[in-house]
Amino acid sequence: MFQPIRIARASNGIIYQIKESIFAGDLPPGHALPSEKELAEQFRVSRITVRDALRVLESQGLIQIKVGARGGAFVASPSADPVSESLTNMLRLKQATLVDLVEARILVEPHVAAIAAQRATPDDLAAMERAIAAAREARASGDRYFIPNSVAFHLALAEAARNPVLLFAVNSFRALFHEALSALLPADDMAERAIADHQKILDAIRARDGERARDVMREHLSYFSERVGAAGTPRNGRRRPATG
Amino acid sequence: MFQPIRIARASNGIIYQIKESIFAGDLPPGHALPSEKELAEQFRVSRITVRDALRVLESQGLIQIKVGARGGAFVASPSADPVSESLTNMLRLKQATLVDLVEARILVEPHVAAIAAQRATPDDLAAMERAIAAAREARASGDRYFIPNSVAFHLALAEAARNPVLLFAVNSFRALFHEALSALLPADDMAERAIADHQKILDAIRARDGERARDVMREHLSYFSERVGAAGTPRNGRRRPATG
DNA sequence: AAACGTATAAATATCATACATTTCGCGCCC
DNA sequence: GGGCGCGAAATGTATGATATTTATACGTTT
Repeated sequence: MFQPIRIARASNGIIYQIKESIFAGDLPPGHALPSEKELAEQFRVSRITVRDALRVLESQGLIQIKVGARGGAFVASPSADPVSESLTNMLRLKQATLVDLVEARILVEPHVAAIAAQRATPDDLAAMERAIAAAREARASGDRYFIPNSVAFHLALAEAARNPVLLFAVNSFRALFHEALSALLPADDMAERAIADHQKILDAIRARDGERARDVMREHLSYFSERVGAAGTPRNGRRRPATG
Repeated sequence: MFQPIRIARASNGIIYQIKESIFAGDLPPGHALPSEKELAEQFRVSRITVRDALRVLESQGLIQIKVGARGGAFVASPSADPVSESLTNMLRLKQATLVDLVEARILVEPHVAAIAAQRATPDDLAAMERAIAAAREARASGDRYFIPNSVAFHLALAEAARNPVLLFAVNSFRALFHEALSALLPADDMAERAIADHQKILDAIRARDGERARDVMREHLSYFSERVGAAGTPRNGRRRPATG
Protein backbone atom coordinates (compact mmCIF):
# COMPACT_ATOMS: atom_id res chain seq x y z
CA MET A 1 0.00 0.00 0.00
CA PHE A 2 2.41 2.66 1.20
CA GLN A 3 5.93 3.05 -0.02
CA PRO A 4 8.69 2.80 2.58
CA ILE A 5 10.50 6.03 3.30
CA ARG A 6 14.02 5.45 2.17
CA ILE A 7 16.69 7.63 3.70
CA ALA A 8 19.60 6.98 1.44
CA ARG A 9 23.19 7.57 2.33
CA ALA A 10 24.45 11.00 1.46
CA SER A 11 27.08 9.44 -0.77
CA ASN A 12 24.32 7.93 -2.89
CA GLY A 13 23.11 11.35 -3.81
CA ILE A 14 26.60 12.35 -4.80
CA ILE A 15 27.01 9.21 -6.87
CA TYR A 16 23.74 9.91 -8.60
CA GLN A 17 24.58 13.50 -9.45
CA ILE A 18 28.00 12.69 -10.81
CA LYS A 19 26.62 9.80 -12.83
CA GLU A 20 23.99 12.01 -14.38
CA SER A 21 26.58 14.59 -15.32
CA ILE A 22 28.68 11.93 -16.97
CA PHE A 23 25.82 10.34 -18.86
CA ALA A 24 24.45 13.71 -19.92
CA GLY A 25 27.76 14.39 -21.58
CA ASP A 26 28.67 17.31 -19.36
CA LEU A 27 31.69 15.32 -18.28
CA PRO A 28 33.20 13.55 -21.30
CA PRO A 29 35.77 10.76 -20.90
CA GLY A 30 39.10 12.14 -19.78
CA HIS A 31 37.57 15.18 -18.16
CA ALA A 32 38.71 15.93 -14.63
CA LEU A 33 36.35 16.22 -11.70
CA PRO A 34 37.02 18.82 -9.02
CA SER A 35 39.32 17.79 -6.21
CA GLU A 36 37.91 16.03 -3.16
CA LYS A 37 38.13 19.23 -1.19
CA GLU A 38 36.21 21.20 -3.77
CA LEU A 39 33.60 18.48 -4.16
CA ALA A 40 33.15 18.40 -0.41
CA GLU A 41 32.51 22.12 -0.43
CA GLN A 42 30.12 21.98 -3.35
CA PHE A 43 28.09 19.11 -1.92
CA ARG A 44 28.37 20.54 1.60
CA VAL A 45 29.64 17.27 3.03
CA SER A 46 32.92 16.05 4.44
CA ARG A 47 35.74 14.62 2.40
CA ILE A 48 34.89 11.18 3.75
CA THR A 49 31.47 11.21 2.16
CA VAL A 50 32.88 12.40 -1.14
CA ARG A 51 35.49 9.68 -1.05
CA ASP A 52 32.85 7.03 -0.42
CA ALA A 53 31.09 8.17 -3.55
CA LEU A 54 34.28 8.28 -5.60
CA ARG A 55 35.21 4.78 -4.50
CA VAL A 56 31.92 3.40 -5.72
CA LEU A 57 32.15 5.25 -9.02
CA GLU A 58 35.67 3.96 -9.45
CA SER A 59 34.72 0.37 -8.75
CA GLN A 60 31.97 0.68 -11.34
CA GLY A 61 34.49 1.83 -13.89
CA LEU A 62 33.02 5.27 -14.37
CA ILE A 63 35.98 7.24 -13.11
CA GLN A 64 39.66 6.69 -12.59
CA ILE A 65 41.53 8.14 -9.64
CA LYS A 66 45.13 9.27 -9.82
CA VAL A 67 47.19 10.37 -6.87
CA GLY A 68 49.78 13.09 -6.71
CA ALA A 69 49.89 16.59 -8.09
CA ARG A 70 47.66 17.07 -11.13
CA GLY A 71 45.93 13.95 -9.85
CA GLY A 72 42.29 13.51 -9.00
CA ALA A 73 39.27 11.82 -10.47
CA PHE A 74 38.91 11.60 -14.22
CA VAL A 75 35.97 10.31 -16.21
CA ALA A 76 36.96 6.93 -17.56
CA SER A 77 36.66 5.68 -21.09
CA PRO A 78 34.18 2.86 -21.54
CA SER A 79 35.89 -0.41 -20.76
CA ALA A 80 34.66 -3.93 -20.36
CA ASP A 81 37.15 -4.66 -17.61
CA PRO A 82 35.15 -3.63 -14.55
CA VAL A 83 32.09 -5.29 -15.99
CA SER A 84 33.99 -8.47 -16.58
CA GLU A 85 35.33 -8.36 -13.07
CA SER A 86 31.91 -7.95 -11.56
CA LEU A 87 30.62 -10.67 -13.80
CA THR A 88 33.46 -12.89 -12.70
CA ASN A 89 32.55 -12.29 -9.09
CA MET A 90 28.94 -13.12 -9.64
CA LEU A 91 29.64 -16.21 -11.64
CA ARG A 92 32.07 -17.47 -9.03
CA LEU A 93 29.45 -16.88 -6.38
CA LYS A 94 26.79 -18.59 -8.41
CA GLN A 95 29.26 -21.29 -9.23
CA ALA A 96 28.60 -20.79 -12.88
CA THR A 97 30.53 -23.22 -14.95
CA LEU A 98 32.58 -22.95 -18.06
CA VAL A 99 29.67 -24.71 -19.69
CA ASP A 100 27.42 -21.74 -19.05
CA LEU A 101 29.99 -19.44 -20.52
CA VAL A 102 30.58 -21.56 -23.57
CA GLU A 103 26.88 -21.83 -24.15
CA ALA A 104 26.51 -18.08 -24.12
CA ARG A 105 29.38 -17.66 -26.52
CA ILE A 106 28.08 -20.26 -28.93
CA LEU A 107 24.77 -18.54 -28.83
CA VAL A 108 26.03 -15.03 -29.46
CA GLU A 109 29.28 -15.02 -31.38
CA PRO A 110 28.20 -16.87 -34.52
CA HIS A 111 25.47 -14.30 -35.05
CA VAL A 112 27.93 -11.53 -34.41
CA ALA A 113 30.07 -13.01 -37.16
CA ALA A 114 27.09 -13.01 -39.49
CA ILE A 115 26.39 -9.36 -38.77
CA ALA A 116 30.04 -8.51 -39.21
CA ALA A 117 29.91 -10.04 -42.67
CA GLN A 118 27.35 -7.43 -43.61
CA ARG A 119 28.96 -4.43 -42.00
CA ALA A 120 32.70 -4.86 -41.81
CA THR A 121 34.53 -1.81 -43.10
CA PRO A 122 37.89 -2.08 -44.87
CA ASP A 123 39.51 -1.03 -41.62
CA ASP A 124 37.77 -3.87 -39.81
CA LEU A 125 38.93 -6.38 -42.38
CA ALA A 126 42.47 -5.08 -42.06
CA ALA A 127 42.35 -5.37 -38.28
CA MET A 128 41.24 -9.00 -38.47
CA GLU A 129 43.90 -9.70 -41.05
CA ARG A 130 46.54 -8.20 -38.77
CA ALA A 131 45.35 -10.33 -35.86
CA ILE A 132 45.70 -13.48 -37.91
CA ALA A 133 49.09 -12.46 -39.23
CA ALA A 134 50.32 -11.74 -35.72
CA ALA A 135 49.14 -15.15 -34.58
CA ARG A 136 50.96 -16.82 -37.47
CA GLU A 137 54.13 -14.96 -36.69
CA ALA A 138 53.98 -15.73 -33.00
CA ARG A 139 53.48 -19.38 -33.78
CA ALA A 140 56.36 -19.40 -36.27
CA SER A 141 58.66 -17.92 -33.66
CA GLY A 142 57.81 -20.71 -31.27
CA ASP A 143 55.43 -18.90 -28.98
CA ARG A 144 53.02 -21.55 -27.90
CA TYR A 145 50.89 -19.23 -25.86
CA PHE A 146 48.48 -18.25 -28.58
CA ILE A 147 45.49 -17.14 -26.53
CA PRO A 148 46.24 -13.39 -26.71
CA ASN A 149 46.38 -13.64 -30.49
CA SER A 150 43.11 -15.46 -30.56
CA VAL A 151 41.59 -12.76 -28.41
CA ALA A 152 42.72 -10.09 -30.81
CA PHE A 153 40.90 -11.73 -33.68
CA HIS A 154 37.67 -12.25 -31.83
CA LEU A 155 37.70 -8.67 -30.62
CA ALA A 156 38.36 -7.32 -34.08
CA LEU A 157 35.46 -9.36 -35.32
CA ALA A 158 33.16 -8.07 -32.61
CA GLU A 159 34.21 -4.55 -33.54
CA ALA A 160 33.29 -5.27 -37.13
CA ALA A 161 29.70 -5.97 -36.13
CA ARG A 162 29.48 -2.24 -35.35
CA ASN A 163 27.18 -2.68 -32.42
CA PRO A 164 28.55 -1.48 -29.08
CA VAL A 165 26.11 -3.60 -27.12
CA LEU A 166 27.22 -6.79 -28.76
CA LEU A 167 30.85 -5.75 -28.59
CA PHE A 168 30.57 -5.25 -24.90
CA ALA A 169 28.81 -8.51 -24.28
CA VAL A 170 31.32 -10.48 -26.31
CA ASN A 171 34.13 -8.68 -24.57
CA SER A 172 32.86 -9.47 -21.12
CA PHE A 173 32.35 -13.13 -21.86
CA ARG A 174 35.71 -13.53 -23.49
CA ALA A 175 37.63 -11.91 -20.67
CA LEU A 176 36.10 -14.30 -18.22
CA PHE A 177 36.52 -17.28 -20.47
CA HIS A 178 40.20 -16.72 -20.98
CA GLU A 179 40.79 -16.06 -17.36
CA ALA A 180 39.37 -19.47 -16.65
CA LEU A 181 41.53 -20.92 -19.37
CA SER A 182 44.76 -19.13 -18.66
CA ALA A 183 46.01 -22.08 -16.67
CA LEU A 184 45.87 -24.42 -19.64
CA LEU A 185 48.66 -24.37 -22.14
CA PRO A 186 47.10 -25.24 -25.45
CA ALA A 187 48.33 -28.08 -27.59
CA ASP A 188 50.20 -27.17 -30.73
CA ASP A 189 47.53 -28.47 -33.05
CA MET A 190 44.95 -26.30 -31.34
CA ALA A 191 46.84 -23.16 -32.27
CA GLU A 192 47.05 -24.31 -35.85
CA ARG A 193 43.38 -25.09 -35.97
CA ALA A 194 42.48 -21.78 -34.42
CA ILE A 195 44.43 -19.82 -36.99
CA ALA A 196 42.92 -21.82 -39.82
CA ASP A 197 39.41 -21.28 -38.47
CA HIS A 198 39.97 -17.59 -38.06
CA GLN A 199 41.16 -17.34 -41.63
CA LYS A 200 38.08 -19.18 -42.85
CA ILE A 201 35.83 -16.83 -40.93
CA LEU A 202 37.60 -13.82 -42.32
CA ASP A 203 37.28 -15.21 -45.84
CA ALA A 204 33.57 -15.63 -45.37
CA ILE A 205 33.24 -12.10 -44.07
CA ARG A 206 35.23 -10.75 -46.99
CA ALA A 207 32.85 -12.59 -49.30
CA ARG A 208 29.98 -11.02 -47.35
CA ASP A 209 28.68 -14.52 -46.71
CA GLY A 210 27.06 -14.14 -43.31
CA GLU A 211 25.73 -17.67 -43.12
CA ARG A 212 29.08 -19.23 -43.78
CA ALA A 213 30.77 -16.95 -41.27
CA ARG A 214 28.17 -17.92 -38.70
CA ASP A 215 28.49 -21.63 -39.32
CA VAL A 216 32.28 -21.63 -39.26
CA MET A 217 32.29 -19.65 -36.04
CA ARG A 218 29.87 -22.08 -34.45
CA GLU A 219 32.05 -24.97 -35.48
CA HIS A 220 35.10 -23.17 -34.23
CA LEU A 221 33.67 -22.57 -30.78
CA SER A 222 32.23 -26.06 -30.51
CA TYR A 223 35.54 -27.63 -31.39
CA PHE A 224 37.43 -25.68 -28.79
CA SER A 225 34.90 -26.14 -26.07
CA GLU A 226 35.20 -29.88 -26.60
CA ARG A 227 38.96 -29.80 -26.63
CA VAL A 228 38.96 -27.78 -23.47
CA GLY A 229 36.65 -30.30 -21.93
CA ALA A 230 33.99 -27.79 -21.04
CA ALA A 231 31.32 -29.83 -22.79
CA GLY A 232 30.50 -30.38 -26.38
CA THR A 233 26.85 -30.86 -25.62
CA PRO A 234 25.93 -28.10 -23.24
CA ARG A 235 22.34 -29.18 -22.90
CA ASN A 236 23.05 -32.60 -21.63
CA GLY A 237 21.35 -32.53 -18.29
CA ARG A 238 24.34 -31.61 -16.21
CA ARG A 239 22.39 -28.60 -14.98
CA ARG A 240 22.29 -27.68 -11.38
CA PRO A 241 18.99 -28.43 -9.65
CA ALA A 242 16.60 -25.53 -9.62
CA THR A 243 16.96 -23.41 -6.54
CA GLY A 244 13.59 -21.75 -6.88
CA MET B 1 60.72 -7.67 -19.28
CA PHE B 2 60.36 -6.64 -15.67
CA GLN B 3 57.06 -6.27 -13.94
CA PRO B 4 56.27 -2.89 -12.43
CA ILE B 5 56.17 -2.79 -8.66
CA ARG B 6 52.62 -1.97 -7.87
CA ILE B 7 51.94 -0.25 -4.62
CA ALA B 8 48.27 -0.83 -4.32
CA ARG B 9 45.96 0.87 -1.93
CA ALA B 10 45.69 -0.84 1.39
CA SER B 11 41.97 -1.28 0.84
CA ASN B 12 42.70 -3.40 -2.22
CA GLY B 13 44.39 -5.98 -0.06
CA ILE B 14 41.41 -6.04 2.25
CA ILE B 15 39.04 -6.40 -0.69
CA TYR B 16 41.09 -9.27 -2.01
CA GLN B 17 41.20 -11.14 1.27
CA ILE B 18 37.49 -10.80 1.92
CA LYS B 19 36.68 -11.81 -1.64
CA GLU B 20 38.78 -14.92 -1.34
CA SER B 21 37.08 -15.87 1.89
CA ILE B 22 33.71 -15.49 0.26
CA PHE B 23 34.64 -17.44 -2.85
CA ALA B 24 36.30 -20.15 -0.82
CA GLY B 25 33.03 -20.68 0.96
CA ASP B 26 34.34 -19.66 4.37
CA LEU B 27 31.74 -16.92 4.33
CA PRO B 28 28.47 -18.26 2.93
CA PRO B 29 25.65 -15.91 1.86
CA GLY B 30 23.99 -14.34 4.85
CA HIS B 31 27.02 -14.74 7.06
CA ALA B 32 28.06 -11.66 8.98
CA LEU B 33 31.49 -10.10 8.75
CA PRO B 34 33.11 -8.63 11.84
CA SER B 35 32.29 -5.04 12.64
CA GLU B 36 34.30 -2.23 11.12
CA LYS B 37 36.17 -1.78 14.37
CA GLU B 38 37.11 -5.42 14.59
CA LEU B 39 38.11 -5.56 10.94
CA ALA B 40 40.27 -2.48 11.45
CA GLU B 41 42.03 -4.22 14.31
CA GLN B 42 42.49 -7.48 12.44
CA PHE B 43 43.87 -5.82 9.31
CA ARG B 44 45.83 -3.29 11.40
CA VAL B 45 44.43 -0.33 9.50
CA SER B 46 42.07 2.49 10.33
CA ARG B 47 38.35 2.29 10.05
CA ILE B 48 38.50 4.54 6.98
CA THR B 49 40.48 2.00 5.05
CA VAL B 50 38.14 -0.78 6.05
CA ARG B 51 35.17 1.28 5.00
CA ASP B 52 36.71 1.98 1.60
CA ALA B 53 36.99 -1.74 1.08
CA LEU B 54 33.47 -2.44 2.27
CA ARG B 55 32.07 0.23 -0.04
CA VAL B 56 33.69 -1.37 -3.05
CA LEU B 57 32.54 -4.84 -2.06
CA GLU B 58 29.05 -3.51 -1.58
CA SER B 59 28.96 -1.79 -4.96
CA GLN B 60 30.04 -5.03 -6.55
CA GLY B 61 27.16 -6.82 -4.93
CA LEU B 62 29.26 -9.10 -2.78
CA ILE B 63 28.12 -7.82 0.59
CA GLN B 64 25.22 -5.90 1.99
CA ILE B 65 25.63 -3.33 4.74
CA LYS B 66 22.99 -2.73 7.36
CA VAL B 67 23.09 0.06 9.92
CA GLY B 68 21.98 -0.03 13.50
CA ALA B 69 22.32 -2.60 16.25
CA ARG B 70 22.95 -6.11 14.96
CA GLY B 71 23.88 -4.36 11.75
CA GLY B 72 27.10 -4.66 9.81
CA ALA B 73 28.28 -6.29 6.64
CA PHE B 74 26.66 -9.51 5.48
CA VAL B 75 27.64 -11.68 2.57
CA ALA B 76 25.07 -11.09 -0.14
CA SER B 77 23.21 -13.67 -2.14
CA PRO B 78 24.36 -13.85 -5.73
CA SER B 79 22.45 -11.37 -7.82
CA ALA B 80 22.93 -10.18 -11.35
CA ASP B 81 21.65 -6.73 -10.55
CA PRO B 82 24.88 -4.92 -9.67
CA VAL B 83 26.65 -6.51 -12.60
CA SER B 84 23.90 -5.55 -14.95
CA GLU B 85 24.10 -2.05 -13.61
CA SER B 86 27.78 -1.87 -14.45
CA LEU B 87 27.15 -2.98 -17.98
CA THR B 88 24.26 -0.59 -18.27
CA ASN B 89 26.56 2.22 -17.17
CA MET B 90 29.11 1.34 -19.79
CA LEU B 91 26.54 1.19 -22.51
CA ARG B 92 25.25 4.57 -21.48
CA LEU B 93 28.78 5.88 -21.64
CA LYS B 94 29.15 4.46 -25.08
CA GLN B 95 25.89 6.06 -26.07
CA ALA B 96 24.45 2.85 -27.35
CA THR B 97 21.34 3.53 -29.39
CA LEU B 98 17.96 1.90 -29.15
CA VAL B 99 18.70 0.27 -32.47
CA ASP B 100 21.81 -1.37 -31.06
CA LEU B 101 19.87 -2.62 -28.08
CA VAL B 102 17.00 -3.96 -30.11
CA GLU B 103 19.41 -5.79 -32.35
CA ALA B 104 21.14 -7.40 -29.41
CA ARG B 105 17.85 -8.43 -27.87
CA ILE B 106 16.52 -9.93 -31.08
CA LEU B 107 19.73 -11.83 -31.39
CA VAL B 108 19.82 -13.21 -27.86
CA GLU B 109 16.37 -13.53 -26.37
CA PRO B 110 14.73 -15.85 -28.90
CA HIS B 111 17.48 -18.37 -28.28
CA VAL B 112 17.11 -17.91 -24.57
CA ALA B 113 13.45 -18.76 -24.99
CA ALA B 114 14.38 -21.90 -26.89
CA ILE B 115 16.73 -22.99 -24.14
CA ALA B 116 14.13 -22.22 -21.52
CA ALA B 117 11.73 -24.53 -23.30
CA GLN B 118 14.14 -27.34 -22.62
CA ARG B 119 15.03 -26.53 -19.05
CA ALA B 120 12.21 -24.67 -17.36
CA THR B 121 11.33 -26.17 -13.99
CA PRO B 122 7.78 -26.17 -12.61
CA ASP B 123 8.80 -23.21 -10.47
CA ASP B 124 9.97 -21.34 -13.54
CA LEU B 125 6.69 -22.01 -15.32
CA ALA B 126 4.78 -20.81 -12.29
CA ALA B 127 6.82 -17.62 -12.14
CA MET B 128 6.11 -16.85 -15.78
CA GLU B 129 2.45 -17.62 -15.25
CA ARG B 130 2.37 -15.24 -12.31
CA ALA B 131 3.97 -12.49 -14.37
CA ILE B 132 1.33 -12.85 -17.06
CA ALA B 133 -1.49 -12.94 -14.53
CA ALA B 134 -0.17 -9.80 -12.85
CA ALA B 135 -0.04 -8.03 -16.20
CA ARG B 136 -3.63 -9.06 -16.96
CA GLU B 137 -4.78 -7.84 -13.59
CA ALA B 138 -2.98 -4.53 -13.91
CA ARG B 139 -4.52 -4.01 -17.31
CA ALA B 140 -8.00 -4.91 -16.06
CA SER B 141 -7.67 -2.38 -13.28
CA GLY B 142 -6.90 0.31 -15.78
CA ASP B 143 -3.14 0.54 -15.29
CA ARG B 144 -1.85 1.47 -18.69
CA TYR B 145 1.78 1.43 -17.65
CA PHE B 146 2.47 -2.17 -18.45
CA ILE B 147 6.22 -2.11 -18.86
CA PRO B 148 7.05 -3.39 -15.35
CA ASN B 149 4.80 -6.36 -15.92
CA SER B 150 6.47 -7.07 -19.20
CA VAL B 151 9.84 -6.93 -17.49
CA ALA B 152 8.75 -9.48 -14.95
CA PHE B 153 7.89 -11.98 -17.65
CA HIS B 154 11.07 -11.56 -19.61
CA LEU B 155 13.15 -11.91 -16.48
CA ALA B 156 11.31 -15.01 -15.39
CA LEU B 157 11.95 -16.44 -18.82
CA ALA B 158 15.64 -15.63 -18.65
CA GLU B 159 15.76 -17.33 -15.26
CA ALA B 160 14.18 -20.39 -16.79
CA ALA B 161 17.08 -20.77 -19.20
CA ARG B 162 19.13 -21.66 -16.13
CA ASN B 163 22.27 -20.02 -17.39
CA PRO B 164 23.56 -17.17 -15.23
CA VAL B 165 25.62 -15.72 -18.04
CA LEU B 166 22.64 -15.37 -20.31
CA LEU B 167 20.52 -14.09 -17.47
CA PHE B 168 23.05 -11.37 -16.89
CA ALA B 169 23.11 -10.37 -20.52
CA VAL B 170 19.35 -10.27 -20.91
CA ASN B 171 19.06 -8.34 -17.70
CA SER B 172 21.51 -5.66 -18.74
CA PHE B 173 19.99 -5.13 -22.15
CA ARG B 174 16.50 -4.91 -20.81
CA ALA B 175 17.38 -2.42 -18.08
CA LEU B 176 18.80 0.03 -20.56
CA PHE B 177 16.09 -0.62 -23.10
CA HIS B 178 13.31 0.17 -20.71
CA GLU B 179 15.11 3.15 -19.36
CA ALA B 180 15.19 4.53 -22.86
CA LEU B 181 11.53 3.70 -23.26
CA SER B 182 10.24 4.91 -19.92
CA ALA B 183 9.16 8.17 -21.48
CA LEU B 184 6.74 6.53 -23.88
CA LEU B 185 3.32 5.57 -22.65
CA PRO B 186 2.34 2.52 -24.64
CA ALA B 187 -0.85 2.34 -26.60
CA ASP B 188 -3.57 0.13 -25.22
CA ASP B 189 -3.40 -2.39 -28.02
CA MET B 190 0.30 -2.84 -27.37
CA ALA B 191 -0.32 -4.03 -23.86
CA GLU B 192 -2.88 -6.49 -25.12
CA ARG B 193 -0.56 -7.75 -27.80
CA ALA B 194 2.29 -8.09 -25.30
CA ILE B 195 0.23 -10.19 -22.93
CA ALA B 196 -1.01 -12.38 -25.74
CA ASP B 197 2.53 -12.89 -27.02
CA HIS B 198 3.83 -13.74 -23.60
CA GLN B 199 1.09 -16.31 -23.18
CA LYS B 200 1.97 -17.87 -26.51
CA ILE B 201 5.61 -18.08 -25.54
CA LEU B 202 4.75 -19.67 -22.24
CA ASP B 203 2.50 -22.19 -23.98
CA ALA B 204 5.34 -23.15 -26.30
CA ILE B 205 7.71 -23.55 -23.37
CA ARG B 206 5.18 -25.69 -21.53
CA ALA B 207 4.93 -27.85 -24.61
CA ARG B 208 8.74 -28.03 -24.63
CA ASP B 209 8.65 -26.67 -28.16
CA GLY B 210 11.85 -24.66 -28.30
CA GLU B 211 11.54 -23.70 -31.94
CA ARG B 212 8.08 -22.29 -31.52
CA ALA B 213 9.12 -20.37 -28.42
CA ARG B 214 12.05 -18.94 -30.30
CA ASP B 215 10.00 -17.89 -33.30
CA VAL B 216 7.23 -16.31 -31.26
CA MET B 217 9.78 -14.40 -29.21
CA ARG B 218 11.46 -13.12 -32.32
CA GLU B 219 8.14 -12.00 -33.71
CA HIS B 220 7.28 -10.41 -30.40
CA LEU B 221 10.45 -8.36 -30.24
CA SER B 222 10.29 -7.37 -33.89
CA TYR B 223 6.73 -6.17 -33.55
CA PHE B 224 7.52 -3.99 -30.59
CA SER B 225 10.70 -2.57 -31.98
CA GLU B 226 8.71 -1.45 -35.00
CA ARG B 227 5.93 0.01 -32.94
CA VAL B 228 8.42 1.85 -30.82
CA GLY B 229 10.02 3.19 -33.93
CA ALA B 230 13.45 2.01 -33.04
CA ALA B 231 13.77 0.33 -36.41
CA GLY B 232 12.22 -2.75 -37.84
CA THR B 233 15.24 -3.25 -40.03
CA PRO B 234 18.24 -2.64 -37.82
CA ARG B 235 20.66 -3.21 -40.65
CA ASN B 236 19.48 -0.35 -42.75
CA GLY B 237 22.64 1.62 -43.10
CA ARG B 238 22.02 4.12 -40.35
CA ARG B 239 25.21 2.91 -38.71
CA ARG B 240 27.69 5.30 -37.31
CA PRO B 241 30.82 5.68 -39.37
CA ALA B 242 33.69 3.49 -38.35
CA THR B 243 35.91 5.11 -35.81
CA GLY B 244 38.85 2.86 -36.46
C1' DA C 1 -2.08 -9.85 28.89
C1' DA C 2 -1.21 -7.09 25.07
C1' DA C 3 0.20 -2.81 23.38
C1' DC C 4 2.79 1.12 23.76
C1' DG C 5 6.62 3.91 25.06
C1' DT C 6 11.35 4.44 26.71
C1' DA C 7 16.04 3.52 27.71
C1' DT C 8 20.07 1.40 26.23
C1' DA C 9 23.53 -0.46 23.44
C1' DA C 10 25.71 -1.60 19.13
C1' DA C 11 26.71 -0.62 14.81
C1' DT C 12 27.23 2.29 10.77
C1' DA C 13 27.26 7.32 8.85
C1' DT C 14 29.39 11.48 9.00
C1' DC C 15 32.46 15.15 10.48
C1' DA C 16 36.86 17.60 11.52
C1' DT C 17 41.66 17.57 11.59
C1' DA C 18 46.08 16.03 11.00
C1' DC C 19 49.69 13.56 8.87
C1' DA C 20 51.76 10.46 5.10
C1' DT C 21 52.61 9.55 0.44
C1' DT C 22 52.71 10.22 -4.37
C1' DT C 23 53.54 12.91 -8.30
C1' DC C 24 54.20 16.91 -11.17
C1' DG C 25 56.56 21.07 -12.21
C1' DC C 26 59.68 24.62 -11.34
C1' DG C 27 64.10 26.36 -10.54
C1' DC C 28 68.70 26.06 -9.03
C1' DC C 29 73.22 24.46 -9.83
C1' DC C 30 76.87 22.32 -12.15
C1' DG D 1 71.35 21.98 -20.92
C1' DG D 2 70.49 18.46 -17.98
C1' DG D 3 70.23 16.43 -13.51
C1' DC D 4 68.78 17.25 -8.87
C1' DG D 5 66.09 18.71 -5.24
C1' DC D 6 62.41 21.19 -3.33
C1' DG D 7 57.74 22.43 -2.86
C1' DA D 8 52.92 22.39 -3.99
C1' DA D 9 48.83 19.78 -4.85
C1' DA D 10 46.32 16.01 -4.65
C1' DT D 11 44.96 11.54 -2.77
C1' DG D 12 45.80 7.92 1.02
C1' DT D 13 45.55 6.92 5.87
C1' DA D 14 45.03 7.71 10.79
C1' DT D 15 42.62 9.42 14.99
C1' DG D 16 38.90 10.82 17.65
C1' DA D 17 34.48 12.49 18.10
C1' DT D 18 29.55 13.05 17.15
C1' DA D 19 25.08 11.79 14.76
C1' DT D 20 21.88 8.47 13.27
C1' DT D 21 19.81 4.13 12.86
C1' DT D 22 18.02 -0.06 14.75
C1' DA D 23 17.31 -4.20 17.74
C1' DT D 24 16.43 -5.50 22.24
C1' DA D 25 15.07 -5.32 26.94
C1' DC D 26 12.23 -3.35 30.24
C1' DG D 27 8.73 -0.93 32.25
C1' DT D 28 4.13 1.30 32.03
C1' DT D 29 -0.49 1.61 30.75
C1' DT D 30 -4.92 0.15 29.50
